[in-house]
Amino acid sequence: MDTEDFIGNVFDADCPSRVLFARIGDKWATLVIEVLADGPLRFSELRKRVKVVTPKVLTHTLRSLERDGLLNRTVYPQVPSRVDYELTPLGQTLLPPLTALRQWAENNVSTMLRARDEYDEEQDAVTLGL
Amino acid sequence: MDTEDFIGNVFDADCPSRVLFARIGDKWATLVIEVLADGPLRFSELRKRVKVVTPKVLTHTLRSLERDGLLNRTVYPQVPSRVDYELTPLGQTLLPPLTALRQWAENNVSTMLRARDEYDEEQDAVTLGL
DNA sequence: AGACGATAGTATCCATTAGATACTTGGGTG
DNA sequence: CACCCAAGTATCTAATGGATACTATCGTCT
Repeated sequence: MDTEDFIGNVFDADCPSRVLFARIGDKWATLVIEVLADGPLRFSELRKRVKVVTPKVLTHTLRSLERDGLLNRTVYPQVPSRVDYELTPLGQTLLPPLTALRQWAENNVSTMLRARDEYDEEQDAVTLGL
Repeated sequence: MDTEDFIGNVFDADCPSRVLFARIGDKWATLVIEVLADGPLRFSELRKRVKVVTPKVLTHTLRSLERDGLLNRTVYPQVPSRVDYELTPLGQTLLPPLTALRQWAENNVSTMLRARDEYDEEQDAVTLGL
């Protein structure tokens, strides 16, 4: 199999790698995983730390991460009720690559934002007919 | 500043790191960047390799990546027209962390999909009242 | 006993984004 | 003159995200 085929497979709609990019394409999922890096948190704590996410969307994100075996949901039958979310071993293995991405962000996002400003200024100039 | 504050900042809605997660939260953006790793491609080639993306969505993805300074768009005034897209140096620096993620996917997605199947079976059992 | 409070969600409605499909533009070729 | 390609744009609909309000449970307070 040559390089062309390999690339073709990796970016094919059926390729398993696509699953991962769909997974991190869930805007909140990556943030939830990173915020759980240091240990379990309950629902209300997650809401406080991952700002600003509505309960509906957070619930959906947590359920789908649970479904994919990346975190566990534990209900303690007490009042007021308490539910803990914590990374599974599989979920923890996602942390190093996500941390690498976050470090990239810390190093380069300002450059990216500057590029964005310049681009927008150019577009404004074009729109004004200059 | 203690750990709490640090975590609070990183996951704050105003934190620049959030920009990156919004960026890779664009489902197609990561795929486009990786597919451009080996050199420039024209629009129609991108469509073929990143399956299956509609032209509207691909155009939007490319424009926003250009805006963020991650790739350059070059128009060659010939017929039929030709437009090349290629990563900028900044865009290239994103490749190592993205490749790390893709390797994670290649190693772990099958485990994730298995967890997903099991979860769905459990849910079916619950729904059927077992 | 009845109101109140905390936690972990649902429910509802609206806005934004993604996707499918068809159309456009422009010049070269038969 | 009709047709072709490449690189999009336009239009309409489906899916997703977000704001806001509501519910369920049970213990505590008055």
